[in-house]
Amino acid sequence: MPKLAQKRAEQNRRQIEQAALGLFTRQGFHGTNMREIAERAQVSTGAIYTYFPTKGALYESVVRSCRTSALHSYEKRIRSWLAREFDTPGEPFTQRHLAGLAGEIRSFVYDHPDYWKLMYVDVVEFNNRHFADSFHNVPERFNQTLDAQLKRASGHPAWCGIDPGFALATVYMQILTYFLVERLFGGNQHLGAADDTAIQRIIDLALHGLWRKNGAAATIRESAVHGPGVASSVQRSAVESNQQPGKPGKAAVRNAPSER
Amino acid sequence: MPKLAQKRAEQNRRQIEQAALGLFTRQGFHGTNMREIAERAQVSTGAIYTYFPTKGALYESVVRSCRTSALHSYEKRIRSWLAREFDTPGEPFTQRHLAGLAGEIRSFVYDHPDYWKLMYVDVVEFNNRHFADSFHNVPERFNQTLDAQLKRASGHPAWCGIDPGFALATVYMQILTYFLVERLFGGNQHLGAADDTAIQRIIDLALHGLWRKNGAAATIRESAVHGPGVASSVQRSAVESNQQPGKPGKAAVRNAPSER
DNA sequence: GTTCAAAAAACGAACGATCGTGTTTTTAGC
DNA sequence: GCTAAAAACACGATCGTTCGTTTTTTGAAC
Repeated sequence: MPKLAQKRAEQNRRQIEQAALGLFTRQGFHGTNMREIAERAQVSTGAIYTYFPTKGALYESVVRSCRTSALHSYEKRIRSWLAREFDTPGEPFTQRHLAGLAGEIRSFVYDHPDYWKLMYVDVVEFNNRHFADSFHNVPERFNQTLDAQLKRASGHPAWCGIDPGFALATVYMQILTYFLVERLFGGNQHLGAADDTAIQRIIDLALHGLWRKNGAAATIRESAVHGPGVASSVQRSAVESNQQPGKPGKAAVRNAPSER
Repeated sequence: MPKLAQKRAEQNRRQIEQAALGLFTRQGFHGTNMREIAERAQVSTGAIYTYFPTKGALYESVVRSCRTSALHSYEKRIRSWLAREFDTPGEPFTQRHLAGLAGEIRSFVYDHPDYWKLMYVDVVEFNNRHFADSFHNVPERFNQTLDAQLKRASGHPAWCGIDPGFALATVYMQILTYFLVERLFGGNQHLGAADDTAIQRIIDLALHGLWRKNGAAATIRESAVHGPGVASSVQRSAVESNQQPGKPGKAAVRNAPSER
Protein backbone atom coordinates (compact mmCIF):
# COMPACT_ATOMS: atom_id res chain seq x y z
CA MET A 1 0.00 0.00 0.00
CA PRO A 2 1.42 3.38 -0.96
CA LYS A 3 2.43 4.78 2.37
CA LEU A 4 5.50 7.00 2.09
CA ALA A 5 8.78 5.25 2.65
CA GLN A 6 9.71 5.65 6.29
CA LYS A 7 13.14 6.92 5.35
CA ARG A 8 11.74 9.74 3.30
CA ALA A 9 9.07 10.63 5.82
CA GLU A 10 11.60 10.90 8.60
CA GLN A 11 13.84 13.03 6.46
CA ASN A 12 10.96 15.41 5.78
CA ARG A 13 10.14 15.57 9.45
CA ARG A 14 13.70 16.39 10.32
CA GLN A 15 13.88 19.00 7.57
CA ILE A 16 10.79 20.77 8.88
CA GLU A 17 11.93 20.51 12.49
CA GLN A 18 15.34 21.90 11.65
CA ALA A 19 13.82 24.87 9.83
CA ALA A 20 11.48 25.48 12.75
CA LEU A 21 14.33 25.23 15.23
CA GLY A 22 16.37 27.82 13.35
CA LEU A 23 13.46 30.25 13.32
CA PHE A 24 12.16 29.61 16.84
CA THR A 25 15.63 30.23 18.26
CA ARG A 26 16.06 33.46 16.31
CA GLN A 27 12.65 35.09 16.73
CA GLY A 28 10.79 33.05 19.30
CA PHE A 29 7.71 30.86 18.99
CA HIS A 30 5.08 33.55 18.52
CA GLY A 31 7.45 35.55 16.33
CA THR A 32 7.65 32.72 13.82
CA ASN A 33 4.81 31.78 11.44
CA MET A 34 4.18 28.59 9.56
CA ARG A 35 4.83 30.17 6.16
CA GLU A 36 8.35 31.09 7.15
CA ILE A 37 8.97 27.58 8.40
CA ALA A 38 7.58 26.11 5.18
CA GLU A 39 9.70 28.39 3.04
CA ARG A 40 12.87 27.59 4.96
CA ALA A 41 12.12 23.88 4.86
CA GLN A 42 11.31 24.16 1.14
CA VAL A 43 7.89 22.62 1.53
CA SER A 44 4.38 24.03 1.34
CA THR A 45 2.57 25.24 4.42
CA GLY A 46 0.02 22.48 4.04
CA ALA A 47 2.70 19.81 3.90
CA ILE A 48 3.76 20.63 7.44
CA TYR A 49 0.35 19.57 8.68
CA THR A 50 0.81 16.06 7.35
CA TYR A 51 3.63 15.68 9.88
CA PHE A 52 2.52 17.90 12.75
CA PRO A 53 -1.09 18.53 13.74
CA THR A 54 -0.51 22.04 15.09
CA LYS A 55 2.20 24.66 15.44
CA GLY A 56 2.42 23.85 19.13
CA ALA A 57 2.93 20.17 18.40
CA LEU A 58 5.72 21.11 16.01
CA TYR A 59 7.34 23.16 18.75
CA GLU A 60 7.12 20.31 21.23
CA SER A 61 8.63 17.95 18.72
CA VAL A 62 11.42 20.43 18.01
CA VAL A 63 12.12 20.68 21.73
CA ARG A 64 12.19 16.91 22.10
CA SER A 65 14.52 16.41 19.17
CA CYS A 66 16.81 19.23 20.19
CA ARG A 67 17.01 18.02 23.76
CA THR A 68 17.63 14.38 23.00
CA SER A 69 20.25 15.16 20.40
CA ALA A 70 22.11 17.79 22.36
CA LEU A 71 21.79 16.12 25.73
CA HIS A 72 22.46 12.59 24.63
CA SER A 73 25.59 13.65 22.82
CA TYR A 74 26.93 16.27 25.17
CA GLU A 75 25.75 15.39 28.62
CA LYS A 76 27.05 11.92 28.02
CA ARG A 77 30.21 13.33 26.47
CA ILE A 78 30.90 15.57 29.43
CA ARG A 79 30.17 12.83 31.90
CA SER A 80 32.28 10.22 30.17
CA TRP A 81 35.03 12.78 29.86
CA LEU A 82 34.77 13.53 33.54
CA ALA A 83 34.81 9.85 34.37
CA ARG A 84 37.89 9.38 32.23
CA GLU A 85 39.68 12.33 33.75
CA PHE A 86 38.82 11.41 37.27
CA ASP A 87 40.07 7.90 36.74
CA THR A 88 43.62 9.09 36.28
CA PRO A 89 45.73 8.42 39.37
CA GLY A 90 46.36 11.26 41.77
CA GLU A 91 44.04 13.90 43.10
CA PRO A 92 40.85 14.73 41.27
CA PHE A 93 39.74 18.36 40.87
CA THR A 94 43.07 19.57 39.53
CA GLN A 95 43.63 22.62 37.40
CA ARG A 96 43.94 20.32 34.40
CA HIS A 97 40.67 18.57 35.17
CA LEU A 98 38.71 21.78 35.44
CA ALA A 99 40.36 23.36 32.39
CA GLY A 100 39.33 20.32 30.41
CA LEU A 101 35.83 20.54 31.80
CA ALA A 102 35.71 24.18 30.76
CA GLY A 103 36.70 23.20 27.25
CA GLU A 104 33.87 20.68 27.07
CA ILE A 105 31.36 23.18 28.40
CA ARG A 106 32.58 25.75 25.92
CA SER A 107 32.02 23.30 23.09
CA PHE A 108 28.58 22.54 24.42
CA VAL A 109 27.65 26.22 24.28
CA TYR A 110 29.37 27.17 21.03
CA ASP A 111 28.53 24.03 19.06
CA HIS A 112 24.92 23.82 20.20
CA PRO A 113 23.77 27.39 20.83
CA ASP A 114 20.31 26.44 19.57
CA TYR A 115 19.78 24.17 22.53
CA TRP A 116 20.37 27.00 24.97
CA LYS A 117 18.53 29.57 22.92
CA LEU A 118 15.54 27.24 22.80
CA MET A 119 15.68 26.96 26.56
CA TYR A 120 15.42 30.73 26.84
CA VAL A 121 12.52 30.70 24.38
CA ASP A 122 10.86 28.20 26.64
CA VAL A 123 11.50 30.35 29.68
CA VAL A 124 9.96 33.38 27.99
CA GLU A 125 6.99 31.85 26.18
CA PHE A 126 6.27 28.59 28.02
CA ASN A 127 7.47 29.27 31.55
CA ASN A 128 10.32 26.79 30.97
CA ARG A 129 7.85 23.93 30.96
CA HIS A 130 10.00 21.76 28.72
CA PHE A 131 13.43 22.40 30.22
CA ALA A 132 12.86 22.88 33.94
CA ASP A 133 13.75 19.28 34.70
CA SER A 134 17.30 19.87 33.52
CA PHE A 135 17.88 21.87 36.70
CA HIS A 136 16.58 19.31 39.16
CA ASN A 137 19.24 18.43 41.69
CA VAL A 138 22.35 18.92 39.64
CA PRO A 139 24.77 17.73 42.35
CA GLU A 140 22.88 14.48 42.74
CA ARG A 141 23.28 13.73 39.06
CA PHE A 142 27.00 14.38 39.23
CA ASN A 143 27.19 12.13 42.25
CA GLN A 144 25.35 9.37 40.46
CA THR A 145 27.63 9.50 37.45
CA LEU A 146 30.89 10.00 39.29
CA ASP A 147 30.20 8.29 42.56
CA ALA A 148 33.53 6.53 43.07
CA GLN A 149 35.68 9.32 41.66
CA LEU A 150 34.00 12.00 43.73
CA LYS A 151 34.16 9.93 46.88
CA ARG A 152 37.90 9.61 46.36
CA ALA A 153 38.15 13.38 46.32
CA SER A 154 36.18 13.79 49.49
CA GLY A 155 38.48 11.32 51.22
CA HIS A 156 41.57 13.35 50.47
CA PRO A 157 43.05 15.07 53.56
CA ALA A 158 43.14 18.48 51.89
CA TRP A 159 39.58 18.31 50.60
CA CYS A 160 37.42 21.20 51.74
CA GLY A 161 34.70 18.95 53.14
CA ILE A 162 31.90 20.05 50.84
CA ASP A 163 29.94 17.34 49.06
CA PRO A 164 31.99 16.77 45.87
CA GLY A 165 28.88 16.62 43.72
CA PHE A 166 27.86 20.01 45.04
CA ALA A 167 31.33 21.40 44.42
CA LEU A 168 31.42 20.09 40.87
CA ALA A 169 27.93 21.39 40.21
CA THR A 170 28.82 24.91 41.30
CA VAL A 171 31.96 24.99 39.16
CA TYR A 172 29.96 23.57 36.26
CA MET A 173 27.26 26.21 36.63
CA GLN A 174 29.86 28.95 36.95
CA ILE A 175 31.71 28.04 33.77
CA LEU A 176 28.48 27.35 31.88
CA THR A 177 27.13 30.75 32.84
CA TYR A 178 30.34 32.40 31.68
CA PHE A 179 30.07 30.98 28.18
CA LEU A 180 26.32 31.49 27.95
CA VAL A 181 26.73 35.16 28.76
CA GLU A 182 29.51 35.43 26.20
CA ARG A 183 27.69 33.57 23.46
CA LEU A 184 24.02 34.43 23.92
CA PHE A 185 23.87 37.63 25.94
CA GLY A 186 26.35 39.67 23.96
CA GLY A 187 28.75 39.85 26.86
CA ASN A 188 31.86 40.86 24.98
CA GLN A 189 34.49 39.61 27.38
CA HIS A 190 32.17 40.49 30.21
CA LEU A 191 34.77 39.61 32.83
CA GLY A 192 37.24 41.98 31.25
CA ALA A 193 39.62 39.37 29.90
CA ALA A 194 39.91 36.89 27.06
CA ASP A 195 38.13 33.57 27.45
CA ASP A 196 41.13 31.50 28.45
CA THR A 197 42.37 34.10 30.90
CA ALA A 198 38.96 34.49 32.52
CA ILE A 199 38.46 30.73 32.79
CA GLN A 200 41.96 30.34 34.19
CA ARG A 201 41.17 32.80 36.95
CA ILE A 202 37.78 31.28 37.66
CA ILE A 203 39.39 27.86 38.05
CA ASP A 204 42.12 29.30 40.20
CA LEU A 205 39.52 30.85 42.48
CA ALA A 206 37.49 27.67 42.52
CA LEU A 207 40.50 25.61 43.51
CA HIS A 208 41.88 27.80 46.27
CA GLY A 209 39.44 30.58 46.97
CA LEU A 210 39.88 34.23 47.67
CA TRP A 211 42.07 33.74 50.72
CA ARG A 212 45.12 31.55 51.04
CA LYS A 213 46.71 30.84 54.33
CA ASN A 214 50.05 29.51 53.13
CA GLY A 215 51.26 32.46 51.13
CA ALA A 216 51.17 30.50 47.90
CA ALA A 217 49.44 33.41 46.28
CA ALA A 218 52.49 35.58 46.55
CA THR A 219 53.73 34.46 43.18
CA ILE A 220 50.65 35.81 41.43
CA ARG A 221 51.21 39.40 40.47
CA GLU A 222 48.36 41.79 40.61
CA SER A 223 46.54 41.30 37.37
CA ALA A 224 43.90 43.98 37.56
CA VAL A 225 42.28 44.89 34.28
CA HIS A 226 41.90 48.60 33.77
CA GLY A 227 39.85 49.73 30.82
CA PRO A 228 37.66 47.60 28.62
CA GLY A 229 39.28 45.09 26.36
CA VAL A 230 42.70 45.43 27.91
CA ALA A 231 43.23 41.90 29.08
CA SER A 232 46.40 41.36 30.97
CA SER A 233 48.50 38.46 29.88
CA VAL A 234 47.85 35.11 31.44
CA GLN A 235 49.85 34.63 34.55
CA ARG A 236 50.04 31.13 35.85
CA SER A 237 49.34 30.43 39.44
CA ALA A 238 51.98 28.86 41.62
CA VAL A 239 49.31 26.79 43.28
CA GLU A 240 49.17 24.41 40.36
CA SER A 241 50.88 21.89 42.56
CA ASN A 242 47.65 19.93 42.38
CA GLN A 243 48.38 19.15 38.77
CA GLN A 244 49.54 15.85 37.57
CA PRO A 245 53.34 15.93 37.34
CA GLY A 246 54.63 16.05 33.82
CA LYS A 247 51.34 17.26 32.39
CA PRO A 248 51.55 20.74 30.87
CA GLY A 249 48.17 21.89 32.15
CA LYS A 250 47.58 24.22 29.27
CA ALA A 251 44.11 25.68 29.24
CA ALA A 252 41.93 23.77 26.81
CA VAL A 253 39.75 26.77 26.20
CA ARG A 254 40.06 28.50 22.87
CA ASN A 255 39.29 32.12 22.23
CA ALA A 256 35.68 32.76 21.41
CA PRO A 257 34.82 33.95 17.92
CA SER A 258 33.88 37.59 18.00
CA GLU A 259 30.37 37.04 16.70
CA ARG A 260 28.40 34.08 15.59
CA MET B 1 -6.45 74.51 26.92
CA PRO B 2 -7.60 70.92 27.05
CA LYS B 3 -4.24 69.36 27.02
CA LEU B 4 -4.26 66.68 29.69
CA ALA B 5 -2.66 67.61 32.96
CA GLN B 6 0.90 66.34 32.98
CA LYS B 7 0.30 64.43 36.17
CA ARG B 8 -2.60 62.52 34.69
CA ALA B 9 -0.82 61.90 31.41
CA GLU B 10 2.20 60.44 33.14
CA GLN B 11 -0.02 58.27 35.28
CA ASN B 12 -1.72 56.89 32.18
CA ARG B 13 1.63 56.25 30.54
CA ARG B 14 2.83 54.37 33.56
CA GLN B 15 -0.40 52.41 33.76
CA ILE B 16 -0.06 51.28 30.15
CA GLU B 17 3.62 50.51 30.51
CA GLN B 18 3.01 48.47 33.62
CA ALA B 19 0.30 46.43 31.92
CA ALA B 20 2.57 45.88 28.92
CA LEU B 21 5.45 44.88 31.17
CA GLY B 22 3.34 42.31 32.95
CA LEU B 23 2.26 40.76 29.66
CA PHE B 24 5.58 40.98 27.83
CA THR B 25 7.32 39.22 30.68
CA ARG B 26 4.74 36.43 30.80
CA GLN B 27 4.20 35.68 27.10
CA GLY B 28 6.87 37.60 25.24
CA PHE B 29 6.63 40.53 22.84
CA HIS B 30 5.10 38.77 19.85
CA GLY B 31 2.90 36.71 22.12
CA THR B 32 1.21 39.84 23.47
CA ASN B 33 -1.26 41.96 21.50
CA MET B 34 -2.38 45.49 21.97
CA ARG B 35 -5.92 44.53 22.95
CA GLU B 36 -4.66 42.51 25.90
CA ILE B 37 -2.52 45.42 27.00
CA ALA B 38 -5.44 47.80 26.69
CA GLU B 39 -7.73 45.52 28.66
CA ARG B 40 -5.18 45.05 31.43
CA ALA B 41 -4.49 48.80 31.57
CA GLN B 42 -8.25 49.47 31.56
CA VAL B 43 -8.07 51.76 28.53
CA SER B 44 -9.14 51.37 24.92
CA THR B 45 -6.73 50.10 22.31
CA GLY B 46 -6.85 53.44 20.54
CA ALA B 47 -5.90 55.27 23.69
CA ILE B 48 -2.53 53.51 23.78
CA TYR B 49 -1.63 55.19 20.50
CA THR B 50 -1.96 58.64 22.01
CA TYR B 51 0.98 57.77 24.23
CA PHE B 52 3.02 55.38 22.08
CA PRO B 53 3.22 55.53 18.28
CA THR B 54 3.75 51.79 17.77
CA LYS B 55 3.88 48.55 19.70
CA GLY B 56 7.65 48.51 19.30
CA ALA B 57 7.94 51.99 20.74
CA LEU B 58 5.87 50.86 23.71
CA TYR B 59 8.23 47.95 24.22
CA GLU B 60 11.28 50.18 24.10
CA SER B 61 9.70 52.53 26.59
CA VAL B 62 8.86 49.61 28.87
CA VAL B 63 12.45 48.43 28.68
CA ARG B 64 13.75 51.91 29.47
CA SER B 65 11.44 52.37 32.43
CA CYS B 66 12.08 48.91 33.79
CA ARG B 67 15.83 49.24 33.47
CA THR B 68 16.08 52.69 34.99
CA SER B 69 13.81 51.82 37.88
CA ALA B 70 15.33 48.46 38.68
CA LEU B 71 18.92 49.43 38.03
CA HIS B 72 18.84 52.84 39.63
CA SER B 73 17.34 51.40 42.76
CA TYR B 74 19.12 48.09 43.03
CA GLU B 75 22.46 48.50 41.34
CA LYS B 76 23.00 51.59 43.44
CA ARG B 77 21.64 49.79 46.49
CA ILE B 78 23.99 46.87 46.06
CA ARG B 79 26.94 49.09 45.42
CA SER B 80 26.30 51.40 48.32
CA TRP B 81 25.74 48.39 50.51
CA LEU B 82 29.02 46.94 49.37
CA ALA B 83 30.76 50.22 49.98
CA ARG B 84 29.30 50.38 53.47
CA GLU B 85 30.26 46.80 54.24
CA PHE B 86 33.74 47.15 52.88
CA ASP B 87 34.33 50.27 54.93
CA THR B 88 34.10 48.32 58.14
CA PRO B 89 37.52 47.76 59.66
CA GLY B 90 39.21 44.42 59.18
CA GLU B 91 39.44 42.24 56.15
CA PRO B 92 37.01 42.64 53.27
CA PHE B 93 35.56 39.61 51.54
CA THR B 94 34.47 37.90 54.74
CA GLN B 95 31.75 35.33 55.09
CA ARG B 96 29.52 38.05 56.47
CA HIS B 97 30.19 40.37 53.55
CA LEU B 98 29.35 37.77 50.95
CA ALA B 99 26.30 36.50 52.82
CA GLY B 100 25.01 40.05 52.89
CA LEU B 101 25.76 40.44 49.20
CA ALA B 102 23.83 37.23 48.53
CA GLY B 103 20.87 38.66 50.42
CA GLU B 104 20.91 41.78 48.28
CA ILE B 105 21.18 39.79 45.08
CA ARG B 106 18.33 37.58 46.21
CA SER B 107 16.16 40.61 46.80
CA PHE B 108 17.11 41.94 43.39
CA VAL B 109 15.91 38.73 41.76
CA TYR B 110 12.82 38.05 43.87
CA ASP B 111 11.59 41.65 44.15
CA HIS B 112 12.18 42.51 40.49
CA PRO B 113 11.72 39.31 38.52
CA ASP B 114 10.22 41.35 35.68
CA TYR B 115 13.55 43.00 35.06
CA TRP B 116 15.27 39.69 34.50
CA LYS B 117 12.38 38.15 32.61
CA LEU B 118 12.37 41.15 30.29
CA MET B 119 16.07 40.60 29.70
CA TYR B 120 15.34 37.06 28.58
CA VAL B 121 12.55 38.34 26.34
CA ASP B 122 15.10 40.68 24.82
CA VAL B 123 17.57 37.85 24.33
CA VAL B 124 14.97 35.73 22.56
CA GLU B 125 13.15 38.31 20.46
CA PHE B 126 15.61 41.19 20.06
CA ASN B 127 19.00 39.52 20.31
CA ASN B 128 19.49 41.24 23.67
CA ARG B 129 19.81 44.59 21.94
CA HIS B 130 18.56 46.53 24.95
CA PHE B 131 20.35 44.71 27.75
CA ALA B 132 23.70 43.65 26.31
CA ASP B 133 25.49 46.66 27.79
CA SER B 134 24.75 45.43 31.30
CA PHE B 135 27.37 42.72 30.76
CA HIS B 136 30.17 44.95 29.54
CA ASN B 137 33.24 44.55 31.74
CA VAL B 138 31.61 43.75 35.04
CA PRO B 139 34.87 43.68 37.06
CA GLU B 140 35.78 47.14 35.85
CA ARG B 141 32.51 48.53 37.16
CA PHE B 142 33.06 46.92 40.55
CA ASN B 143 36.55 48.37 40.57
CA GLN B 144 35.27 51.84 39.76
CA THR B 145 32.70 51.77 42.54
CA LEU B 146 34.83 50.08 45.15
CA ASP B 147 38.28 51.19 44.17
CA ALA B 148 39.72 51.91 47.62
CA GLN B 149 38.01 49.02 49.38
CA LEU B 150 39.04 46.48 46.79
CA LYS B 151 42.63 47.75 46.73
CA ARG B 152 42.76 47.20 50.46
CA ALA B 153 41.81 43.58 49.92
CA SER B 154 44.44 43.02 47.30
CA GLY B 155 47.06 44.41 49.64
CA HIS B 156 46.28 41.85 52.34
CA PRO B 157 49.01 39.21 52.77
CA ALA B 158 46.56 36.32 52.47
CA TRP B 159 44.84 37.66 49.36
CA CYS B 160 44.87 35.23 46.46
CA GLY B 161 46.33 37.75 44.05
CA ILE B 162 43.46 37.90 41.63
CA ASP B 163 42.16 41.32 40.70
CA PRO B 164 39.56 42.00 43.43
CA GLY B 165 37.09 43.40 40.92
CA PHE B 166 37.32 40.17 38.96
CA ALA B 167 36.92 38.11 42.12
CA LEU B 168 33.87 40.07 43.22
CA ALA B 169 32.37 39.87 39.73
CA THR B 170 32.67 36.09 39.62
CA VAL B 171 31.09 35.67 43.05
CA TYR B 172 28.37 38.12 42.03
CA MET B 173 27.63 36.23 38.83
CA GLN B 174 27.65 32.93 40.67
CA ILE B 175 25.13 33.98 43.27
CA LEU B 176 23.01 35.85 40.75
CA THR B 177 22.86 32.78 38.54
CA TYR B 178 21.82 30.65 41.48
CA PHE B 179 18.79 32.79 42.26
CA LEU B 180 17.88 33.31 38.61
CA VAL B 181 17.78 29.57 38.08
CA GLU B 182 15.69 29.17 41.21
CA ARG B 183 13.27 31.95 40.42
CA LEU B 184 12.94 31.97 36.63
CA PHE B 185 14.04 28.58 35.39
CA GLY B 186 12.02 26.44 37.72
CA GLY B 187 15.09 25.06 39.40
CA ASN B 188 13.50 23.72 42.55
CA GLN B 189 16.50 23.68 44.84
CA HIS B 190 18.65 22.85 41.85
CA LEU B 191 21.76 22.49 43.97
CA GLY B 192 20.03 19.95 46.17
CA ALA B 193 19.75 22.10 49.27
CA ALA B 194 17.70 24.95 50.67
CA ASP B 195 18.66 28.44 49.58
CA ASP B 196 20.59 29.43 52.66
CA THR B 197 22.46 26.15 52.79
CA ALA B 198 23.40 26.32 49.13
CA ILE B 199 24.51 29.93 49.40
CA GLN B 200 26.47 29.12 52.52
CA ARG B 201 28.39 26.42 50.68
CA ILE B 202 28.93 28.58 47.62
CA ILE B 203 30.40 31.30 49.78
CA ASP B 204 32.52 28.80 51.65
CA LEU B 205 33.90 27.52 48.36
CA ALA B 206 34.45 31.04 47.09
CA LEU B 207 36.37 32.01 50.20
CA HIS B 208 38.65 29.02 50.51
CA GLY B 209 38.28 26.87 47.41
CA LEU B 210 38.07 23.16 46.93
CA TRP B 211 41.46 22.43 48.47
CA ARG B 212 42.78 23.62 51.80
CA LYS B 213 46.35 23.14 52.72
CA ASN B 214 46.11 23.81 56.42
CA GLY B 215 43.66 21.13 57.43
CA ALA B 216 41.04 23.66 58.42
CA ALA B 217 38.51 21.69 56.47
CA ALA B 218 38.74 18.77 58.83
CA THR B 219 35.99 20.23 61.00
CA ILE B 220 33.48 20.11 58.18
CA ARG B 221 31.73 16.80 58.16
CA GLU B 222 30.82 15.24 54.90
CA SER B 223 27.56 16.87 53.95
CA ALA B 224 26.65 14.97 50.84
CA VAL B 225 23.04 15.22 49.77
CA HIS B 226 21.52 11.89 48.84
CA GLY B 227 18.11 11.94 47.20
CA PRO B 228 16.20 14.98 46.04
CA GLY B 229 14.86 17.35 48.62
CA VAL B 230 16.85 15.86 51.47
CA ALA B 231 18.95 18.81 52.42
CA SER B 232 21.37 18.14 55.17
CA SER B 233 21.38 20.56 58.02
CA VAL B 234 23.58 23.58 57.76
CA GLN B 235 27.00 22.90 59.07
CA ARG B 236 29.16 25.88 59.72
CA SER B 237 32.67 25.96 58.47
CA ALA B 238 35.52 26.33 60.90
CA VAL B 239 37.28 28.59 58.45
CA GLU B 240 35.06 31.50 59.33
CA SER B 241 38.02 33.03 61.07
CA ASN B 242 37.88 35.68 58.39
CA GLN B 243 34.73 36.98 59.94
CA GLN B 244 34.56 40.04 62.05
CA PRO B 245 34.92 38.96 65.66
CA GLY B 246 31.73 39.21 67.63
CA LYS B 247 29.49 39.20 64.58
CA PRO B 248 27.26 36.15 64.31
CA GLY B 249 27.67 35.80 60.56
CA LYS B 250 24.23 34.35 60.07
CA ALA B 251 23.26 33.88 56.46
CA ALA B 252 21.09 36.77 55.35
CA VAL B 253 19.39 34.62 52.78
CA ARG B 254 15.84 33.57 53.40
CA ASN B 255 14.22 30.52 52.01
CA ALA B 256 12.75 31.00 48.59
CA PRO B 257 9.00 30.76 48.21
CA SER B 258 8.13 27.47 46.57
CA GLU B 259 6.45 29.01 43.58
CA ARG B 260 5.71 32.52 42.40
C1' DG C 1 11.62 -3.45 -16.52
C1' DT C 2 7.26 -1.39 -17.51
C1' DT C 3 2.61 -0.25 -16.61
C1' DC C 4 -1.13 1.00 -13.81
C1' DA C 5 -4.52 2.13 -10.45
C1' DA C 6 -4.91 3.48 -5.88
C1' DA C 7 -3.57 6.12 -2.14
C1' DA C 8 -0.93 9.19 0.24
C1' DA C 9 1.47 13.44 0.13
C1' DA C 10 2.24 18.00 -1.53
C1' DC C 11 0.46 22.08 -2.98
C1' DG C 12 -1.46 26.70 -2.61
C1' DA C 13 -5.58 29.22 -2.54
C1' DA C 14 -8.87 30.32 0.77
C1' DC C 15 -11.10 30.73 5.39
C1' DG C 16 -12.18 32.79 9.70
C1' DA C 17 -9.96 34.94 13.32
C1' DT C 18 -7.00 38.20 14.97
C1' DC C 19 -3.19 41.18 14.44
C1' DG C 20 -1.35 46.27 14.56
C1' DT C 21 -2.95 50.44 13.35
C1' DG C 22 -5.88 54.30 11.24
C1' DT C 23 -10.25 56.82 11.31
C1' DT C 24 -14.38 58.52 13.16
C1' DT C 25 -17.19 59.65 16.81
C1' DT C 26 -18.01 60.62 21.52
C1' DT C 27 -16.45 62.19 25.93
C1' DA C 28 -14.39 65.04 29.17
C1' DG C 29 -10.83 68.46 30.84
C1' DC C 30 -9.48 73.19 30.76
C1' DG D 1 -17.13 76.01 24.26
C1' DC D 2 -13.05 74.71 22.40
C1' DT D 3 -10.03 71.03 21.98
C1' DA D 4 -7.48 67.14 22.90
C1' DA D 5 -8.05 62.58 24.64
C1' DA D 6 -10.63 58.40 24.79
C1' DA D 7 -13.70 55.14 22.90
C1' DA D 8 -15.69 52.71 19.16
C1' DC D 9 -15.31 51.10 14.92
C1' DA D 10 -13.06 49.84 10.64
C1' DC D 11 -9.30 48.45 7.57
C1' DG D 12 -5.77 45.90 5.43
C1' DA D 13 -2.45 42.53 6.59
C1' DT D 14 -1.28 38.36 8.46
C1' DC D 15 -2.01 34.63 11.49
C1' DG D 16 -2.88 29.26 12.07
C1' DT D 17 -5.35 26.08 9.78
C1' DT D 18 -8.33 23.76 6.23
C1' DC D 19 -9.58 21.93 1.92
C1' DG D 20 -10.04 20.79 -2.91
C1' DT D 21 -6.97 19.73 -6.30
C1' DT D 22 -2.77 18.07 -8.36
C1' DT D 23 1.38 15.50 -8.13
C1' DT D 24 4.11 11.88 -6.59
C1' DT D 25 4.87 7.48 -4.70
C1' DT D 26 3.98 2.73 -4.19
C1' DG D 27 3.44 -2.38 -4.78
C1' DA D 28 1.55 -5.52 -7.70
C1' DA D 29 0.33 -7.20 -12.26
C1' DC D 30 2.18 -7.94 -16.49
